[in-house]
Amino acid sequence: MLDIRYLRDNLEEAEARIKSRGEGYTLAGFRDLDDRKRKLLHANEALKAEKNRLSEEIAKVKDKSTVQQQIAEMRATSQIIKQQDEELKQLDEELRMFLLTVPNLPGSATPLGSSEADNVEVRRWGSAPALDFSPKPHWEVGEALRILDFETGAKLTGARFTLYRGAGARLERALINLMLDLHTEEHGYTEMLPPFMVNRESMTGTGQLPKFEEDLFKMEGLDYYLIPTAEVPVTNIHRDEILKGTDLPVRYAAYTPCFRKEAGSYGKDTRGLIRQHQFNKVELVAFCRPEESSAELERLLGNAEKVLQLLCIHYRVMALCSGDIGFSAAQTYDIEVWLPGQNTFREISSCSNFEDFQARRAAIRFRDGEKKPEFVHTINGSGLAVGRTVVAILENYQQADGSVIIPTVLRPYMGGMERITL
RNA sequence: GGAGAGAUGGCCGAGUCGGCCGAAGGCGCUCGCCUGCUAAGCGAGUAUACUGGGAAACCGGUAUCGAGGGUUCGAAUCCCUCUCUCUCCGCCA
Repeated sequence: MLDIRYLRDNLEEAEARIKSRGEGYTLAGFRDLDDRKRKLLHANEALKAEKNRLSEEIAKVKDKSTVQQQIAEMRATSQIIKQQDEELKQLDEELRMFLLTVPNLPGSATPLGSSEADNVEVRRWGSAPALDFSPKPHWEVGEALRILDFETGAKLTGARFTLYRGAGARLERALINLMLDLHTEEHGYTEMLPPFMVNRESMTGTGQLPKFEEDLFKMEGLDYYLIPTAEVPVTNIHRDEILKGTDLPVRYAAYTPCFRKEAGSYGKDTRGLIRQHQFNKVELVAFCRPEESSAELERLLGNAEKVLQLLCIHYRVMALCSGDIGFSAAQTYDIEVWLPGQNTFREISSCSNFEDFQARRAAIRFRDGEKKPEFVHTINGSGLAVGRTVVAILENYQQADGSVIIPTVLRPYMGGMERITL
């Protein structure tokens, strides 16, 4: 949510910055709505002040029969106030919904551009494995080793669900543990295990609602949603709270499964693990002071990169352009991992600075001493998407004989296993 | 699922027959004093949002005692609905 006072004072500038996202967002209608609301609010409050004043006077009078006239007047005034309250509530709700559907302003560090093609490569790490055979996509590798079973996943549930078997299941679990241990023991994050379903307020706090309801799985008959990312429950841990300035930055790491409808991606990435309705992810979330959020994003990005470095897998970091960043983000880096089986880089992590956009929606603030509370900045990113990391391992570490070497760092988590064979 | 109890400021906790209650008191915290250090003691201050005025310090208005509605000139206090927490019983991983 944008600062309503910023909008009042800088509507044209805000509109221009939002236009750089390319989508058809508009701030038209804001001025009129805001003016009407404030006008009514003033009238309403003046009337209430009068009511309060008179009620106090009536209270002081012992003999109520002498103030029957005033009581009758106040009865009428109360009716007017009630009507105004009703109108005000509607205007407030209208204004709130308007503000909740306006995306964040792209930050100054975000390159301008209209699509994915305008994203800027920041750096590359490592190099593609030298394979002296034609590498296979992970679904072929995984199926041949009988560690990924797409057919049974589909039988159990439907398309975009997968059953991991044996060493495959172990590999997924090993990665989760490796990532959590790394981030908690080396990078200073506190581990959290949140609920996998959240309510509407939490979804609104991080920006999934009200605009993106169609991407979410909702429980029937309940206002509970399956989380599309741990970002939602973990960020909302501090919803409606005022943190101590001295406690910042606050850093949390959480493993959760993630559930996404993937509406509108029919036909895309239909094979393999890349696009599932359910996938595992270790998420990093940070709350910090506004002036520290740029550095915190770089730090968090580095923490996520570290996973791939430990696994010795080639990747690149992309700075997303204004046309490609998400609704709530001001700035985003994607980490794209090299997939030799598909001869391409694929997103394995997305790290964003939301500045005060989520903090304002979720009312997450901090306070230094006796000063006024201020909104924190929130930063989060995948550290990493686990399923896609399995993909990367299967494709990068596949051997000519169809086996897959297990990266050295992972072996302690795999019971010492060095290679997955049939 | 059945029965009951409760929800007040950072925390604990008072609030009688509705008005002088943004709310006693305590703890905590901040500042000052005192003190050889620590502890104790003394004094003052200590919610948030919106809004009007002001360069600012600050001053005024409105709202908020779980949420929403009702009664009333007036509700933390009365009534209704919901949510959550706790206790007991049943069931259950």
